[in-house]
Amino acid sequence: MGHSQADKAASRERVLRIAARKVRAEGVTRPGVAELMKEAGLTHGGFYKHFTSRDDLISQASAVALAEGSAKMERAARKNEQDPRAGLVDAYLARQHRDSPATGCALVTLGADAGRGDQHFKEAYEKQVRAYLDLIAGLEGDTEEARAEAMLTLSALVGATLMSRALADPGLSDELLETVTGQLERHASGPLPPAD
Amino acid sequence: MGHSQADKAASRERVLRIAARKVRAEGVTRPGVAELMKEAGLTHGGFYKHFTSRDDLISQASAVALAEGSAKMERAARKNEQDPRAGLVDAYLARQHRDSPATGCALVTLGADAGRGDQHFKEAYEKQVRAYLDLIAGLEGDTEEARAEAMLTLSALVGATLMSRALADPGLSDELLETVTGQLERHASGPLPPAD
DNA sequence: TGTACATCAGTGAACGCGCGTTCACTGATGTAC
DNA sequence: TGTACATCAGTGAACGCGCGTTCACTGATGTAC
Repeated sequence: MGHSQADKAASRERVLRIAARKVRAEGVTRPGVAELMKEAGLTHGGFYKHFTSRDDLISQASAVALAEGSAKMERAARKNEQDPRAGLVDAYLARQHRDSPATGCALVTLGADAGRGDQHFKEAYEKQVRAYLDLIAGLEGDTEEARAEAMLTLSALVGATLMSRALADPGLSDELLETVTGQLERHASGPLPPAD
Repeated sequence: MGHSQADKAASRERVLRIAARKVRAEGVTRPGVAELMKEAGLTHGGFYKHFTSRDDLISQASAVALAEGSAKMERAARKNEQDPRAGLVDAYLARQHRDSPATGCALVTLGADAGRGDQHFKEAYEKQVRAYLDLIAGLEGDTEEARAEAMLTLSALVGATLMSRALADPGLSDELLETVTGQLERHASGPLPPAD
């Protein structure tokens, strides 16, 4: 309830984070100013003390959503110390990720919106794509083959997650996630066949 | 300008097709009733002679978009008679497809919307997913391995297309499409390594 | 340390525009005789 | 085959609601002396 400078920064931060979640859950067109402010415990009038327009907020929120989502995934991936790529695949294609788009990777939820978006939006999107590619190619470093593999892997992760959320049959959705996980693990060591 | 029964059916059809394109290009929240009617050469007032509400139209248009897009892709795929799977990969990851979302496969453009949509929407989406899987698994028929491969392939097609449209750097976008094409062709004959 | 004053985060009413929806009307279509 | 009449696709004005934005106001914060 205070009005201090620190409170202002906290309010702004709160609105931005809420918007970042909402944007992933509902797309960039949905969340309204009044609704967002209310969830932040404020009234709509004060909105313009923090952002110049709704577009301004949504633009910033989209960037935050992209950064948050991939940071979270990267953390999950690195829990598997020997093989972050495998860790990423498991975390990305987990049911938990499928079932919580609001806090998940925004490459999936904001892909179509970014495709229709302005240059700024696309740059924020691209930054995350590059981060994922680096993470996946990982220790194999800069070989062309590792990069190519990483592109296939990331594409499959994003596509499988997108579709898994849009299927009516939960069984097919589960199967898709599990199968793609299996396929990607098989190809883990590059296009050459695994020993077993 | 006539008012015959045939004209009515044609008008309805026209509005529906325009909506199907718009929905892919702009998402399900964007296209407005007046705008759609205008593009169909009509005024907005007559809209409710054809549809009970905007939601009704958008719902039908989404189903049409999904059906149209995958029918078009299937046709392109079958031009390669020996190997429809390879034909599909080439057509799907073509720049031409990336650059024309309005007439392309709606698994990409409507994925996020379907994920947030109702059961009906998800069923329409799922139907197309199954059609693609059948097409890709193709002659290899019903082996579990072919089905698994098909899921990986479709996921990669959808994910790569989604991302390729959302990147700021056209070079990276091109590279993504070309690389994933190459990777998928390599894995064409299943998880076992190609001879060369 | 206390007091007077300026600043400004937050409030809530009001505005205005866009858009989905309704409605009275028109005139071509198509049917009844 | 022609004529009178009913139907109904399409028109365009009007309505009403939601929502982004504005604005006058309040009261806590923080600074000047």
